[in-house]
Amino acid sequence: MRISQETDYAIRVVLYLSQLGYGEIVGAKTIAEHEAISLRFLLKLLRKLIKTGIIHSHRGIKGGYSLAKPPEKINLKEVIEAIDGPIYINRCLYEPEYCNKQYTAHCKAHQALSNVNKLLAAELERLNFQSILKQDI
Amino acid sequence: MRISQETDYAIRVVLYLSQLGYGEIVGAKTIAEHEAISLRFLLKLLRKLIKTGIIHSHRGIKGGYSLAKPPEKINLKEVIEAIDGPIYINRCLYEPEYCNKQYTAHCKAHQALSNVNKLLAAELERLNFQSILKQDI
DNA sequence: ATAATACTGTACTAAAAAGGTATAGTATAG
DNA sequence: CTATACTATACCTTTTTAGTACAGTATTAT
Repeated sequence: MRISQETDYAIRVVLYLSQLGYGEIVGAKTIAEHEAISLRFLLKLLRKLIKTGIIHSHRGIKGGYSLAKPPEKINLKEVIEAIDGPIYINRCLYEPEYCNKQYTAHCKAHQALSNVNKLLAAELERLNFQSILKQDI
Repeated sequence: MRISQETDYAIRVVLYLSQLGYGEIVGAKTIAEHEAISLRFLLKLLRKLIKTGIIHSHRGIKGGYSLAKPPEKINLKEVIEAIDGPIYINRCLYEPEYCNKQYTAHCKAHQALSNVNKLLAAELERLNFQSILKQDI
């Protein structure tokens, strides 16, 4: 019941880009150093964020990465899903063939988990990077 | 961000025992057949539920397993934690040495995730097996 | 008593997923 | 037209998860 290391990296990368501000371009090397992430691994991760429209890339000298939209328009759910795929706490909720009893829809356990899943997804969607930046800790 | 197959089994086992009723004893073989779980794997899983006080075991002929308390006193959180350990969506929340930036407490990303974690844990704790049984689907 | 049954405990193996690395290639600024 | 920095695919290693094997112990019926 946890996010992967890669997803954790992704959240921190988006948070870093949010701190720099919408539109600011920064190279992968700088991000890797600042967030203590292996460069190669980071590059792969960044491409997932590009594919889902969270960041933009800029090639050539002075190239790098920047947010594709303002921090308040980016929420935790989309960043997590960009890396890990859809949020579903129980595999059966998404891939019914994984249910060894083949009756997901009628299973009270799965029904209860489905409700928890909805609550979790809604909360992650509610949290945007502007509010995460602004929170005082 | 998902529960393991083993945890899914555990939830269904507790649900099955809840259906039979508090105190009812049933053998591992029967449970395995009813829930389509490998017997050996089930036996191992059942021992985790015993250790955490969710079920009781009875040895010898006519032995088996039964709920250690009424269904309304057993919640989803404790069953999940019996198998997977403490609920924490981000490893850093529980094992700070896993944070490659070594500043969990000051990290806004982790702070936000910590709040999500609390919400999730509270919801899982709220859901007991009596209510799961009674829900109409 | 004792045999059959059903749970206990540890150790092992296989498969899948996660994390990380390597290499060859492409677009762009200067 | 070259250095830079992103792109794409493929590979490898480690960790986790799922499942299996086997020797042992407690209990009940006979």
